[in-house]
Amino acid sequence: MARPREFDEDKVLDGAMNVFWAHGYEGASLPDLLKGMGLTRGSLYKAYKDKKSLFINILHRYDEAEVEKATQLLNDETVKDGLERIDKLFASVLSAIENDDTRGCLLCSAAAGPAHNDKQISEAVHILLNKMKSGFEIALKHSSEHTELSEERLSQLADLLLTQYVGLRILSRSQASKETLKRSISSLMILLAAE
Amino acid sequence: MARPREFDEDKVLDGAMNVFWAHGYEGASLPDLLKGMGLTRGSLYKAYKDKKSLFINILHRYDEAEVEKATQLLNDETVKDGLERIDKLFASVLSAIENDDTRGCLLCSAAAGPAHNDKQISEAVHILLNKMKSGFEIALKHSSEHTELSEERLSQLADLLLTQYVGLRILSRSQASKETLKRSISSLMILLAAE
DNA sequence: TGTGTTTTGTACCGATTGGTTCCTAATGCT
DNA sequence: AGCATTAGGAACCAATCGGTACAAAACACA
Repeated sequence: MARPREFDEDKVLDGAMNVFWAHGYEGASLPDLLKGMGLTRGSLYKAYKDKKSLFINILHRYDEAEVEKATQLLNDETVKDGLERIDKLFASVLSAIENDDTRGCLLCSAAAGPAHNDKQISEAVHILLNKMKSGFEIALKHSSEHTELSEERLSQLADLLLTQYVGLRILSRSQASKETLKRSISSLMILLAAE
Repeated sequence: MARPREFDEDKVLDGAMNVFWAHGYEGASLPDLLKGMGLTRGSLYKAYKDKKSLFINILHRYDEAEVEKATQLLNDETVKDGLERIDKLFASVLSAIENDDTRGCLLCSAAAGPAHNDKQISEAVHILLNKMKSGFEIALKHSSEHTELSEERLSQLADLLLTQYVGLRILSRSQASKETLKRSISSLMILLAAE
């Protein structure tokens, strides 16, 4: 009934995600986004309203892509021991920076940045953080060492793991050394196994 | 030999610290800073070169004020048990948000933000993060439960505590619930005591 | 082949960004 | 008193910010 869109929405949104991931919310300028998405201003504002709406859109996309990957790791039934799943997740954080990917985590950067001022962003962020927490809880439930834990204690441990995850990814982005992150992760896994 | 400064440097720098603390580095605009410091542009640029130099200056001030407070807590010989010192530090993080201070930590926000792009800031940040780590190490050395630990293990644990500290303060700033932070801290202290 | 509808691209917008210029005011020293 | 030196303050700067207006282009349908 009218002119169809010329762009591939998946590619365009992936482009936006990469720009936000690399530069953060405030750090990503419109020209940055337009270049990364391969769009012009008219198309962007017609399709995605404004920068903030686009970002919240991208947060959902980051959920479907990255957060989902993480929680699937934590839910992976083919790995019997939940502790091993958690180990794998943290190992993936480590391997990112070993491949010189110091972008950290879009979600964690959003928590550190715009979530402080913007209620909408803060809410979207905490939905995803809670998803991560739930993933940790499920993994803990499948840990042979932690079968007897109360719900309360489980929730505590999951929040610890979440905090640790955020801390690691912020430190990654700050150009902390791999050794620091390695030590932090080893330490956590040892404490957790000994519990 | 010339006209003396009219402003109280301590007050002016405290003003700048508060603005950066509340808004972050990029989020703090020149007008914000000028208002918070009670200066005009001419004075600011004459005295502190530019925004980035001022920020690095303020990072040092944050060191002398806040980081120092934290490490003194961790070094406080009047508290015999090092674990108790660590507990006190994390309790202070908690009490901040219980007083509705969600500014988090200037240092941690700098790690999450400008440290990613700017080498100078990143270096200043990591000096302070290392100072925090050293504080944790010293406290651990004074923990009756951890006297027999190797240097390697000590360093691991200190990095874990550092990561936890960063994670907590980022979550604080993101408007996470007090309960989440409480659970995370409890969990860590239990694991640490059981070690 | 119109005609209506939507996308696209560009020119443009006011506001704000960090930073500079330059004149005046205020001091210490001789 | 006069001079050198520095602080203070306002006007000004180009560049960039996110966002809008609007005309041209491309399609679906009749």
